[in-house]
Amino acid sequence: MATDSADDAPRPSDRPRRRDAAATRTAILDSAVRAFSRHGYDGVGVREIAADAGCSAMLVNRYFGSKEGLFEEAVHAAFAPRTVIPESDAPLARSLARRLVERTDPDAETLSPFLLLLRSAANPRAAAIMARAIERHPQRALRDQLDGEHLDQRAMLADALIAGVWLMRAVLDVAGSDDDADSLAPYIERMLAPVLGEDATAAPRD
Amino acid sequence: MATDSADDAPRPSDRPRRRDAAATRTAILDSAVRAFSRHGYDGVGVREIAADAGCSAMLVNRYFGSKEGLFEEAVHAAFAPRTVIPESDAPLARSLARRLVERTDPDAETLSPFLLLLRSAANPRAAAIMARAIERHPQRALRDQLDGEHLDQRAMLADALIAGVWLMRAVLDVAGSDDDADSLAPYIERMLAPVLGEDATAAPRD
DNA sequence: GTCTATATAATGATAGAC
DNA sequence: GTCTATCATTATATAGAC
Repeated sequence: MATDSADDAPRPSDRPRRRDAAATRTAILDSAVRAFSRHGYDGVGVREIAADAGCSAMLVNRYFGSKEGLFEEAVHAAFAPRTVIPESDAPLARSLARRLVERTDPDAETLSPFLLLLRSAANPRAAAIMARAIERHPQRALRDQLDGEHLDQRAMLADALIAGVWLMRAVLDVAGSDDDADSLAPYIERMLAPVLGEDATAAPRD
Repeated sequence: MATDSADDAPRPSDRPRRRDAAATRTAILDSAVRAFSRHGYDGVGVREIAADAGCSAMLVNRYFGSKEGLFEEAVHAAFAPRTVIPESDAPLARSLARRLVERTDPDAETLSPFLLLLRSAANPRAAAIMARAIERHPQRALRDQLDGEHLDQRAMLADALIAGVWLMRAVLDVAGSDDDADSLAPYIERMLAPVLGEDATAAPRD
């Protein structure tokens, strides 16, 4: 069953439902992931999130308790999909580097949990929530594909480079980000190799 | 000449001066660098910055035009001191990695332009200001110590890793940041080598 | 199940006194 | 050269109507 069968005014496609709590909740969560990724935790209000979801701001607090509660769910929803997809033939560092360069193109307006992370890092409560989410999702997914020692550290360092590239290219668009993008992936691959590659199993000398 | 020679009440050491525009301006700027580094552009108000500088919020606008004007000066003041100090005997990647691990200790409460950067990245106007500051200061300083091709990209990638490590360790304190910190620097050194080291002159294969 | 209206608090910036 | 007092705006969260 859809909404009411024969009701009143023409409904804009932005607000296609009425009286469906679960759908409204999902719409708010989707809107929150988009908004937090684009503007960060402190950069967007619940009014705006609600408006984009086609409902009023009150429902945000009704369904998620508070803005912070909504943020926590949004963070986990954003990080949950696997971002590390191992390709069968290419080494992990190579496929990761290529994908990263593609997705962080300064003109692309991509959505990514790393954007949400970078743009919400200023808020201490948001930072605490995101630290847990990183440990649970991308760091763990990466860790599970590694062998050898210092798994947490190596996964953390790979994530650090990935976040840094998102920052420099997608968020800041600093020089060296745009032109000659094809030469970028091989460098990133070589930076990732010491922590991801097969020859990274042994602890580095020093 | 100092302030008035014989005036009135006992002055607390927090507010040691009166009627010295230049000193007040400097105090505001110092306070701004600290506050923006700790809380980010949107995370701190001009009232708080002014209070910490021992003056009223009005003077911030009087001397810097606006909060954004203050931020721009603060950013350049924060990035201007050289963070890359080449040591004579050690390779650049090694001294950089060691210094980075020391300074990003999660318990250290260090101040760094990278903290200011990470915590203000959510604001688009702040991001634009900081992108210019990065190009002008750390990226340029790094670039000047490199040889070979793709200087901008390689300096950008080194900065990306540095910023990412600051994020993971100092801002978020994710697992893998704290324990066994001595094993971290060698990995970072090996990640930096492909873009900083002498063998990075040639473009990587692919 | 969802709305409008409101309470309360904080923000950046400005006017005018001293 | 610096202050207090204030304006206009915005934020989260809540009360009560329908």
